[in-house]
Amino acid sequence: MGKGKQTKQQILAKGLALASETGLNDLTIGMLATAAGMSKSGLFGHFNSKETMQLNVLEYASELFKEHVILACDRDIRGLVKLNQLCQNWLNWYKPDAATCIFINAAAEFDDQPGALRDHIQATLKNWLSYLQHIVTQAVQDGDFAPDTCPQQFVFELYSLYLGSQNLRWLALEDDNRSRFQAGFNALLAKHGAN
Amino acid sequence: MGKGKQTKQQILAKGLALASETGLNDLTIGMLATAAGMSKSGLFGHFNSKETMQLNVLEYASELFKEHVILACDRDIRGLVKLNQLCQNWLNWYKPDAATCIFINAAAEFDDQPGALRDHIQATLKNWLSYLQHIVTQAVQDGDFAPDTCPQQFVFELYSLYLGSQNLRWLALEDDNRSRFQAGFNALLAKHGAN
DNA sequence: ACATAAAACGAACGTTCGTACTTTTTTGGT
DNA sequence: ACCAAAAAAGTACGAACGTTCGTTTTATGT
Repeated sequence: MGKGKQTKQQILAKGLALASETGLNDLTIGMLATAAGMSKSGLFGHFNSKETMQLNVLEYASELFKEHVILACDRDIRGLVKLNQLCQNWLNWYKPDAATCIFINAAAEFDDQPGALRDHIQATLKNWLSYLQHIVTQAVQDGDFAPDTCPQQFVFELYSLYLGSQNLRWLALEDDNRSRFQAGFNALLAKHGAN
Repeated sequence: MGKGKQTKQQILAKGLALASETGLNDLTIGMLATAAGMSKSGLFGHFNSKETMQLNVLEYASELFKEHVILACDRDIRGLVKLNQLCQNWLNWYKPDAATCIFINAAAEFDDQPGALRDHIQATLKNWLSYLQHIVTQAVQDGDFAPDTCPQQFVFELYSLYLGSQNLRWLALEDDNRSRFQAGFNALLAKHGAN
């Protein structure tokens, strides 16, 4: 890997960290350059626009997500077992404490401004939710869940719980919002007859 | 009502409409002035800072919320019946189609930047969730819900469903995300033994 | 109706941001 | 060790923003 790609990776890692705290919109070229220990124009040269810089940060996040959530599951599992592992990984896919999920954050930021960023976020989320629906469908087929389970409604409620855990964190309403998610998740499983 | 207060109300109404589409942060003084049909400095004189302008928009939204959600309920009802009405009003408290709930939106925008705005949003949300918990507690006392119902967990899941309905709207994943909320809400009620 | 205060305006400021252009430094292959 | 290419730095510009100031218009009370 040449020097260029190398520093670019460092930049993206810093960028993801910063964007997870302050949001993707407030990830300014100047501050990212400072955080990366280089000049504004030096960093700019790697992307040639702020938008592609933000896109690259999102793609970098997607790689990490796939690695830590999807590929981190045990091989040859499916259905309910897989769903359990996926959700566990989902909650912990990005470590820093103060960080909120960049996809959720970015979705809220760009849902009303059309463009490449919005399209990318939309596609990423759609893809993830479709994947979850696929796993739930598996679980129904395998008899893990009741036959009348609606995968779309199931994933909607699951996704909602994730949103709740992300959203309530900063509210400091709960000592541990993660356990709230777990309780909701368990109830969701029980409701559909998981053993 | 003097001329000042009058135009100020118009400004705030416009401000809430715009902020519900583009977010409270992107509610610029210049564009709000243009939307209100007046000059930048003329509008500025009403608030003397962008932050208090934003705060006033939030307070205006709070008034509307209280009026359309809380005070719009039938008198002398409580527990499950009241919860039903509250949630119905909650989903429809602000009409415009493309609009997302300003409190949810603002929470996502300001959760990471300390200040008067963040504090206000936090207090507003805390207050609303506490109120919901109070109603749920009533429902348990009245025998509407099973005695082992945890109001905090209940409200967490309810709030999550609301977040889900708001968040999935723009994704265009669902034809009608409102029915997803309804289905989740009904399941939540059934889970706790509502008749 | 007139005087006083409130409301609105227009122009300008300092700052921040993204971007373009030019120059210097560093890298990597021969 | 040299040289072309890549990477980084430095400087500058235009636009947008929040804010200030002085002035002009509009409203209000007597």
